Amino acid sequence: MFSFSEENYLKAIFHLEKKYQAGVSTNALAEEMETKASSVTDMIKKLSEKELVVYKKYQGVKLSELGKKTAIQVVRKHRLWEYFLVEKLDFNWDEVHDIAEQLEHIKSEKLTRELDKFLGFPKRDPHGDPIPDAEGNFSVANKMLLAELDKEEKGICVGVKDSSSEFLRFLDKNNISLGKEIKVLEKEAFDGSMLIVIEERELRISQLISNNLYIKTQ
Amino acid sequence: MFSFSEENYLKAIFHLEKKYQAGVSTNALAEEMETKASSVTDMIKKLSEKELVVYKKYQGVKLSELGKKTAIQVVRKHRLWEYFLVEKLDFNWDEVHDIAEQLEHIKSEKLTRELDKFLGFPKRDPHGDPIPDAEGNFSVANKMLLAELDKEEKGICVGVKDSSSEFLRFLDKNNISLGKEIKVLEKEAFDGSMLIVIEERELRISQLISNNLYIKTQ
DNA sequence: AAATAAATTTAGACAAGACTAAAAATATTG
DNA sequence: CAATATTTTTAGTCTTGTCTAAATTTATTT
Repeated sequence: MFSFSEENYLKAIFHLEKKYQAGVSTNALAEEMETKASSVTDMIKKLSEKELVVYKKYQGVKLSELGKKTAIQVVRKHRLWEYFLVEKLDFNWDEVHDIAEQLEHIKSEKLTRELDKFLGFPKRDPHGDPIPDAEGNFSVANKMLLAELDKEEKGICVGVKDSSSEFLRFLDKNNISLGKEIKVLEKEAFDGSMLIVIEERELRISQLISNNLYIKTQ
Repeated sequence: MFSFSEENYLKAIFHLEKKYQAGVSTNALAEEMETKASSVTDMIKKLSEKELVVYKKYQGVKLSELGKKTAIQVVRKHRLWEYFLVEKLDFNWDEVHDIAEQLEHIKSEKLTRELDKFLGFPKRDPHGDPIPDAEGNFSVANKMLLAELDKEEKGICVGVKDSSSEFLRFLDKNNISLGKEIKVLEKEAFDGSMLIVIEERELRISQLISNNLYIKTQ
């Protein structure tokens, strides 16, 4: 079994890998964990010795298969508990994160399975994030608005919110269609516009557009 | 807020105080916590500095008001979670202890209150032990058979299981009646008989007797 | 009441996980 | 491509909670 701290690092790396496929940097991890880079280096070494991550000095870190499996179980528990708190205990969806941060470390496979069953095997947590099953499989995609993506994140175009012919015509004209991968290069805080890359072409789109385009991640 | 370890020590002292009203010895605590006496001394000093316990060297330890309040909240959470696991997640009553040992340390007053409400404010956990309310009050007594008491424990006589006139006549003859305090001095493993003290008189009773006399503790 | 036994505390060490300050490696820039 | 800046790692320290071994205090015997 792994410590709370180890599990938190694995979870953080899991989330950051979406943004940094090439490897998660020490500094990025330090910021995510709200700790110092030297502490991160220390912990990465320990995780590396336990074969939870693949690590080469100065080259960033990636999860091993075991590390990924472990991280997904923590994410699963976190999201199941959030669902429990909102659906059964009448919490608001914005109050549950800190409590789920504690509950996600409870060690009992049977508890997780029984909780999942009790909740009716929910597919998404109260924030809309997908809940993996006991085998670690995400049965639903992490569908979200393009506007919600951060810089450097990417996803596959899966639908539109505004289905007016004007909007669809705009998409057509710019060669944006279902199934294509979109990566966010820059986000302009001032007006919410973003610079994206689709099929190797760069394109700047307004917030009105990104707010009406569904993409899936993971 | 207190650490898991601190909370576990407080809980152990709380339980041992029933047996050792004069003060819980270092060795008794070490045995209960499955650790070494020197570790116990170290921790007691820390708890004493935080005014959770009253401690004089070589004299054993007692909970302060704050310590008792904290210990009762941990016991409350432990028993509520046990109830949840058995009643909602279909665990057997003998499987829940280890998981409740983890869940009892989750820090959120609101969670505890909402869980209590969700469960319908249960008064006893699956083992029959009373669950204190949010203010730390035990609304039901810890009723049990005299035979279940350990050496040095005591309780108040509150009822009989066998209500035959033969049994009642026996009790009458030995001056055992409702409301009187009974303390166990010795228990004989061989035949289950015990030496008790009631109104300053010592009395040896067979297991047949102790198995039919209800007492309450706390 | 002195001698022995048992319980308790002290002293010093260790592992986990974090920190600061300094050194080393990598990136960036003129 | 050398100089500077940034990132990352190392070295040494600290806290929490634990341990062993030794010293001290209290309890029990003869």
